[in-house]
Amino acid sequence: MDQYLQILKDNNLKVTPQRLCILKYLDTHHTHPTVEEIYKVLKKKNPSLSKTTVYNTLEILKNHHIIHAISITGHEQRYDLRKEIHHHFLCRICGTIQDIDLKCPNIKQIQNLGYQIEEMHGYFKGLCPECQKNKGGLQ
Amino acid sequence: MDQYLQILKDNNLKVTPQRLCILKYLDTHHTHPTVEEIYKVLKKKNPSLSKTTVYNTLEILKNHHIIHAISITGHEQRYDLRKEIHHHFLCRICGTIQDIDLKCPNIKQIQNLGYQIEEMHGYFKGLCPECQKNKGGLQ
DNA sequence: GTGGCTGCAAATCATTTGCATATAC
DNA sequence: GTATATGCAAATGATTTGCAGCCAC
Repeated sequence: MDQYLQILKDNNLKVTPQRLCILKYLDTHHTHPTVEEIYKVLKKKNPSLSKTTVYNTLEILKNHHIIHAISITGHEQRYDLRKEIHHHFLCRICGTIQDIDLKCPNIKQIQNLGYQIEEMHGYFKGLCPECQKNKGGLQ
Repeated sequence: MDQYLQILKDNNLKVTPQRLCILKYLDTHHTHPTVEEIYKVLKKKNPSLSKTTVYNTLEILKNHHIIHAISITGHEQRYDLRKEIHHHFLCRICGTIQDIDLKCPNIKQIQNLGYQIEEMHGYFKGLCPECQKNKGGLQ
């Protein structure tokens, strides 16, 4: 838990049990959870937790660039603690969101046009390798 | 208007004045409008138009791959008629969404991992060339 | 001690649903 | 004539807001 405490202190954020457990949850569950998922799971151990606090905490962590929001599904935000730049794949069958490591060498082209890029999201949708395999087996 | 009629007929869709004017609007306004924007503008000339019809029509056009939905802002869908694969840039200052032409030669890498890509969205956020220029002038 | 955090309830906003009427073909 | 589209109102679901009390520092 010390590592999460340190993250908060390094960012001059007050340390509260809610913030610690939300940070821990994101660090140990790389499933790109929704607010609802985080809330439901953490409420079990911490029954007084409110959804507002989950929203507030995620907003603050996002503003301090500790976490990132992704909007790949189009109807809800999902959250991600991983630091390195990466992209995401949403599987149409199993619904999981998987990290995609991909570098695009042509980004410079759009910077040369005068665009100053502060955020970059690559969203891919289709069939993940696992579901692709299973589908093949049925044919 | 014949071109829009043709698009509907080619897709075995019934031709209604609502569908024609929504198609025309998307074809002549490349601003990636929201449902609200489309509804507000078209309701002026067609007062009986309902927002439900705008939603229904956009859904059907999307399912027939005549238009695409983009979710770059994270809190609403926006629509786009352009056919060629392209990406989008959202400017933090002026709020416009601009088309980005960019090819990533490394896509094959993730296909080689077994991902079957059916959709691909590149969302960039930051300052567009215009706002970047204006910002420079103030310094 | 105090300002910021938490948690509840109510409000908001985009989108969806149910259904009666109207219209394309 | 019939199946489908339209348009209204109500429902839903994610997120935001207002505010009173609590807690970290």
